[in-house]
Amino acid sequence: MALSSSGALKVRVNMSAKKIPPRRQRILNFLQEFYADNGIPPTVRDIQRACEISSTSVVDYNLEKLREAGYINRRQDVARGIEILDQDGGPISNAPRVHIIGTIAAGNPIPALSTEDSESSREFDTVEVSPDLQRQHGQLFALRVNGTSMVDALIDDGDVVIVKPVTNANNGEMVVAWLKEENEATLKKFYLEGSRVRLQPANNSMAPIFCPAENVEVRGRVISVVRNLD
Amino acid sequence: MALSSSGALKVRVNMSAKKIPPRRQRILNFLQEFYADNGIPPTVRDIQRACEISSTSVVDYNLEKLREAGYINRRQDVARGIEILDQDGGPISNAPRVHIIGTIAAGNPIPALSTEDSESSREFDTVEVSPDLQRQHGQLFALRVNGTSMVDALIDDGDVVIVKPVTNANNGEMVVAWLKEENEATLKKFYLEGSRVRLQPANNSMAPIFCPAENVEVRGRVISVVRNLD
DNA sequence: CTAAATTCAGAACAAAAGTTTTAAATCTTA
DNA sequence: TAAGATTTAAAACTTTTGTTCTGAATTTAG
Repeated sequence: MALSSSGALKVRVNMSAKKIPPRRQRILNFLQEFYADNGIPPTVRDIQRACEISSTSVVDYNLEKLREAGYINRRQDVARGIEILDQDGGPISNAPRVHIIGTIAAGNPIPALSTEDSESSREFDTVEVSPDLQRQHGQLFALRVNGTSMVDALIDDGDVVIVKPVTNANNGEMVVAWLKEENEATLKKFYLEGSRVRLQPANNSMAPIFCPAENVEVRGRVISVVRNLD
Repeated sequence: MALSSSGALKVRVNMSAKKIPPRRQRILNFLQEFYADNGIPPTVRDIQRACEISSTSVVDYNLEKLREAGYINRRQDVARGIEILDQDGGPISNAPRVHIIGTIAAGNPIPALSTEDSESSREFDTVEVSPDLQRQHGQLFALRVNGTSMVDALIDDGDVVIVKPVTNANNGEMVVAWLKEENEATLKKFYLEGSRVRLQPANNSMAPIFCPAENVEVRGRVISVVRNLD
């Protein structure tokens, strides 16, 4: 059986914590980052180094405060025993997350993707994706589909599409296309035919859109679609 | 912004390893299980205990062999430094996985879900899901959609649906329904109306199916749909 | 069957990492 | 400002945990 790859996962809503001291916040951020990067939690001394703290006891103190506040668990006498919790108190996964940089809807512009992907992480909702996905495609972003204008691509209101940011597409690939003239974003299968572009709905029974190549701007290739019916 | 939950992830194909000694295989299985359960890799002594091995040196020896064979990485002098690799050499995530117990297609029976979900894990392809998803819904299973018979539910050929095994549904929920008379499985929105059931395609522009309640067997509720376009 | 390779055992060692203690510095607040 | 709470510091201690060493048992190959 062939090995297809990747979809996406739990949508996490950004909820910047209230009134947590800056050093403690830095520790918490480091915990998340370190775990996502390495698949294991950091040691007290890892934290000490990374957060430039003078003593392990200070780290211990702040970890204890974080535990009391429900941000983490600590397994007694266990190396790398910190368990990072999400807002519901559940353990966190180390699967990578991509930012949901906005919504895509007929008639609305597509949000620009900021090239600065560094530490400005905590401003977006995110979607969990497979490690392989990110390994294969590198940086990704996601868009939440607003409205039913994409039903011809079998994409419903509320679906989240995971997109690789590219400006060129191969024929047959599903792309995020920007129609300059119409001022409209759409998700369609892309076919370059001479000097014109055919944008074919995934549902082949529906009619394609034809337009001159100059009028089409490819913003990304759709890697995966996720629908939650909860 | 509302918090929707969960989708699914990378499809992993079952590939039972070839010719790896039983004890070593047991260690490897334990590594995966322990990491999935605890979010941290086990220590050498955890392995020793769980696999009933007499000495830590034996564990060390076998871990070294597993490393040579490319199953794991070992971070030197790092507590819990074992990194479990997948078949492509990438690090593995600790997100839970649900079994893809078969395919769903018009005219085909739905595979029965075995109640023995214990250690017979390595017989199915799996899909990564969010920890929250499993926390919220408990045991889940997945079906791969075969054919385009579900396009009216905006579900394409090859999509994977993640399903909670239930026998009763509330109105409006998307269910895996088994039509006894027609001998057919389908994914539709469920509405009980008196003694009959209305099965409504997700795409509301399409006509519903009506049938007597006795003819409809609810097999599960669809939690999430994942499409990979790779 | 014998020799070589592989695997297993037991023990001890050394480094990593969690924890504790005491005290100073800083921030709050009445 | 002064008392109290919070936070930071330094150092030492203990346990956990990775690693190594030597030799025995077992399996494999010729």
